[in-house]
Parts: sequence; C-alpha cells; structure tokens
Amino acid sequence: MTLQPQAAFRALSDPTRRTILTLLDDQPMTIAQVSDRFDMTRAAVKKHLTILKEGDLIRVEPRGRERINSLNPEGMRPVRDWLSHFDRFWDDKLDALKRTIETGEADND
Amino acid sequence: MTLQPQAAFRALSDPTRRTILTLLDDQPMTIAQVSDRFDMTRAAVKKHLTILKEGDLIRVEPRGRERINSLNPEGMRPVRDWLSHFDRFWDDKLDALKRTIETGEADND
DNA sequence: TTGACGTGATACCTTTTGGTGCCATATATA
DNA sequence: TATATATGGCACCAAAAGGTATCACGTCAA
Repeated sequence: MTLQPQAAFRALSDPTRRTILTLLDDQPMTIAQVSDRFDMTRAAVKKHLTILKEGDLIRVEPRGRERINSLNPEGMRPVRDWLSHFDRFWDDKLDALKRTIETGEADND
Repeated sequence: MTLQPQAAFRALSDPTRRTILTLLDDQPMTIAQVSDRFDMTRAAVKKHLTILKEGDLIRVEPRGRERINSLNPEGMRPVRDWLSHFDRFWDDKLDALKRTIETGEADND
C-alpha cells in the first residue's frame, strides 16, 4: 500500500528541516527567505530544501528567477501510514471496518 | 506539550531500525534473536537497539543473562503529535471541538 | 547593455553514522 | 569448577551527512 517512506523519514530526521517545514506551514518562501531564518549559508539551506523535496514534503515552483517553496502536507501520509501500523487503536478500527465491508477486496500488507 | 521528538525521529530514520520495530511488534525478542533476522553482526544490531531505546521506541528488560526487547508504541506519540501539527483535517476537527466545548453548544456541520 | 540579484552546482572539509572485530563480563549449565 | 552462552564495550573503518566557499547561469531592472 504505502510507498517507500524512507525519503520522508530521512527528511524528517533533521531538526533544521523540521523547522523549515513549520516555517513553510505559515507561508511559502523563497530559498533566500528561508535562509534568512537560519544561522547558516544559503547553500546549506538549499541542501535541506533538496532533501525535503526528495521526501515529497515540499513543493517547489519556479517564479521568475525565484523558487517558491511551499509545504506539501500530503507528503507526510506515508509516514503517518507507517506509524499507524503500530497504533493498536486504529488497527482495531480498520479491522472493524474491514469486517464491516466484508467484500473480500485485495488487501496486501 | 510534546517532548523533544528528535531522538524518536532519528531512531525512525533508518530502515533497519524500522524493520526491527515491525519484528518486535509481533513478539518481544532477545538481541540474539533480532540479530538472526539480519545479515549483520550482533554488535551492529545492538547499536540499532540502543538508538531505538534512546528514542523510547522500545523497552528493554533484563532476564537472566538475556535482554528482552519489546515494542513501546507510546514512544511514537511525540512523532505523531509533531506530524499532527500539519494535518489540517484534524486541526479543523480539534478547533471545532474546542469551540463546541467553550460555547457549550452543539456543533452542527 | 550592464549590473545586481536569486539560484544551481561543484569541490572540499569535519562530524556523524552504520558497520566490523575483538575482548571483557555476567549468567546458565554440565 | 569449568565451560558455553548472552551481552557490553571499545577501537577502528568507510561512507554518509551537514556545512562552507566559490563560481557559473538565468532573470530582473536601470
């Protein structure tokens, strides 16, 4: 079902990148704007944004000579889905739903 | 409020460690038992287990000369909580609930 | 056209990470 | 006691990660 969550998990493992996500949650920003919020070079921030893009956690749209980085909340779904595997509560809910539907549809895990 | 999720995020960033969590979800295992499931040395697996423990994702209980490692699903709560910050759907639900509680009125939508 | 600006890309450095091998220590067992 | 077993801990290594400096390139503006 869920795609390889490795890229997203990797992207989330760094505190700077998680902070960037909270910034982009407020508003889309150019690379320079994001860089202004950190005590590191623009090149370093650019690397973090690249890794966030690889994890599909942000969208990047060129606008003239700028690149607008925005949050992609959907990209966190693979991570949430993977975690849900260990959440007994939701597992039970899904099992109940499965029994309710009882259509015998394919369900691979 | 949620604790620092860094240790948990870091623990989850490695695919071997995520696989270990799925193994321990089935049943508690000794270090040697976990090691048997991987093509790497026991020392390497031990390191992974240490990092998982630091992230509070597993419990470790000495039993004689063995150490029983078991899953700690509660340890994933800081991660889930952090992720929920970006989940507009649940944010809206919680906001609605908050309004309902504060006003003491029914919330029909 | 000429710069200034925003970004892409590369080389390079240091620290962390994931892995190995080896040996010490504690516990179970013949 | 003697010995095998299960683990802890350390030194060590290669690769990855996070960071810097630097230069090239496309775009906007005077």
